[in-house]
Amino acid sequence: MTTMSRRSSSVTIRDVARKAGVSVATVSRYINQNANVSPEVSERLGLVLSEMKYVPHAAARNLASRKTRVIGLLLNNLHNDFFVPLLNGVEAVVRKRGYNLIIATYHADSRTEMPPPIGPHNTDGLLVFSDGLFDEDLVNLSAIGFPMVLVHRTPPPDLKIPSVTVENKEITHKLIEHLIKDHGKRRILFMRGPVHQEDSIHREAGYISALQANGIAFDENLILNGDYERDIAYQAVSKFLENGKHVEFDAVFTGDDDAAIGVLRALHQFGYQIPERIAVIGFDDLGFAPFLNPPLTTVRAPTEAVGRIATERLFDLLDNQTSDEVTMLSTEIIFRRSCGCNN
Amino acid sequence: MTTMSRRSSSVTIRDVARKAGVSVATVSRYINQNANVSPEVSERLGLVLSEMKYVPHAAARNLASRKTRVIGLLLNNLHNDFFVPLLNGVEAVVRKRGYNLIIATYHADSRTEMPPPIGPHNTDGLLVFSDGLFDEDLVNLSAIGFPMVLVHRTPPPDLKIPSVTVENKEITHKLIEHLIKDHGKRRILFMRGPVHQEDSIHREAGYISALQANGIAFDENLILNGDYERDIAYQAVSKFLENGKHVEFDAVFTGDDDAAIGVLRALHQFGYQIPERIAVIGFDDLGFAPFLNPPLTTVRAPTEAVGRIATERLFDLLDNQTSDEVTMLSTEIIFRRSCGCNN
DNA sequence: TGAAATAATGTAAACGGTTACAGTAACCGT
DNA sequence: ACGGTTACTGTAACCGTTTACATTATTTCA
Repeated sequence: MTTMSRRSSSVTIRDVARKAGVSVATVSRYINQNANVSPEVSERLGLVLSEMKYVPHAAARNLASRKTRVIGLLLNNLHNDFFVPLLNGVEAVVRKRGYNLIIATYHADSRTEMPPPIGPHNTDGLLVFSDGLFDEDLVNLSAIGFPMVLVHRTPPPDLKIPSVTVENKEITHKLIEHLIKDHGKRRILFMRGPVHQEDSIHREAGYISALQANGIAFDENLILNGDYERDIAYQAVSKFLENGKHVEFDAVFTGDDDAAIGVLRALHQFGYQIPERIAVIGFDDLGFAPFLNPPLTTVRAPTEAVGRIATERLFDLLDNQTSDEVTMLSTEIIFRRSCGCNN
Repeated sequence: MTTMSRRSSSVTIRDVARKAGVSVATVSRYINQNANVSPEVSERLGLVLSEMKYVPHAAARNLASRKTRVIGLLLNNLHNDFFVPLLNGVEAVVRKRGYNLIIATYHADSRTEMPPPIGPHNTDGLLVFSDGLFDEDLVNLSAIGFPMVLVHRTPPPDLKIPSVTVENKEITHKLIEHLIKDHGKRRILFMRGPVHQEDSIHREAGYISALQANGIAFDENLILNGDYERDIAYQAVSKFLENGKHVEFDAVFTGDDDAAIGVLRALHQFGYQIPERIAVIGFDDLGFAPFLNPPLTTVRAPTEAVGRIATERLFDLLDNQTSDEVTMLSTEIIFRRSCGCNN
């Protein structure tokens, strides 16, 4: 019969120490392997530990060591298949290092003066995807030297935060030029992502520079907002088409593959032939892209690698304090049927 | 000039208390709103808190209160677009409750006698997806009354763990029967998911019962393993077809839409007409399904709702201790072109 | 051989919150 | 006027680890 008082039912380090006939410090050293423990004691502890099924209490450990062994991934939302490869890359590295991963969303709505749900108080470092955090928050965290890596976003002026992203502008330029030169398209609709999103901005820049380079006037009526979301893209295109007097167009560049799905649905419903009448191209080369109807011409972005590398950078920060500035992974056009090519 | 010793740089509840001229207990009560604090003090604290940008240290809080305010989601892997809607449902509820979400993978490989990365030591409750945890672990956790909800899996015998899943067998029976009766298919390949995965087992049961009900002999040569993964499914079908003497078949039921992508790629590469020569059907109705080539006939599974409901159940457990047994959400066939239907 | 370095262990003070317990002041009903 | 609530606040123990510091035994080597 034991007094339970406030004690939880689980085994503590003191229980282990008592049973093994050593001090708690020795048990701690054995577990963390950060100081010598004699072979005999080690062996004894090994047995006692597995016998008692001891698992260190994370909070106590975190409090004492001022480390959480958790890294956080901050996103604005999870509404895109794009996140599967990203999460995969992140999770693989996090697990390999024996850390845990918290994922959280944070966006304008939740910004009613709530602080971000994850940060120095519950993680050792943060992966910030795109607009997952506001500049102001970045400045604050940066000021206290909190380890962060930006993903698909470059740091605001004056902030030295490592960043991992992909090449957007040049590849988009090439892709649009392909539409113009090889398929004779001249009225190309551009479907933006979220307005301030960096990838979207660079893709738009590539789009515009390709038009200019080919003597085509920029027409702002050919810009739509798709927000990188299937449904929003679908709605946007539908509304555009419903208005019978919409401007003419012969191609659509959707900022990402997920939005491309919505665009395809809308175009199909209105009976347009793709790619004969309207060519469609995307970005990301998500797994389903080769199987869309028609197969989607798109840009292959190494998303899993982005996740992996960003996480490794973050651990570099945790280990060495050294940081590697901006990493831009290269991208590649994948020609399929939806642009008018035949394979 | 302050002595920093082991002190972290962040402001603690004691700093706040001192500045506001009250005790730490009062600050704690104000923050947690779990006891009366006079209006004057409240006002003062409100100011001081925002001025000092105080954020409670999670570990200290967890240690003292024996709550982590974190729930965990345990998966075997993240290799499927299926997880996007699931994560969405889970994350939405978790955030609404002001909790954090840890996601972790745990599978046979990592089982080299490592305990699961998340559990009672760092979460208040667990969502266990499919085979994210072994029966043995379920038994242990269940024995100490640790809050858990199973997702796409029912509890092992004798364990009372709430479970949220979808209807598999009947709907699969109907779907296969549709192939047989409406499209005259008789040699239907079934592509399994992971061998012991419950959905896969029930889908197989539905497949077999439909065959029996229609006087078609079960042929084990028509069973392939796809593991719910695009690439594995692709490899499996390719290898099957490469062997020139493979058994004849006129349809494929892939256990899920993601594997269906791999199947479609393989069939296309070998030049089969879909659905004229080979019909293909999937399961889940992922976002891309209507846009595959051809549009995929599949079963709509309310995956986001599964995530949402499972998480709500888990919070019920944390709140009331009451649990709702097995919840099975209904599913529905979505007829598209890949089975031979025309719309 | 003796001093110094090294190895193995223990003691106890943090870490930053929560909360049981106790105390004081104001209020209430008779 | 007085005992009994009620509202608010403070003191200090406690949550389960890590780790600085102290201690002792053992090895190394001039």
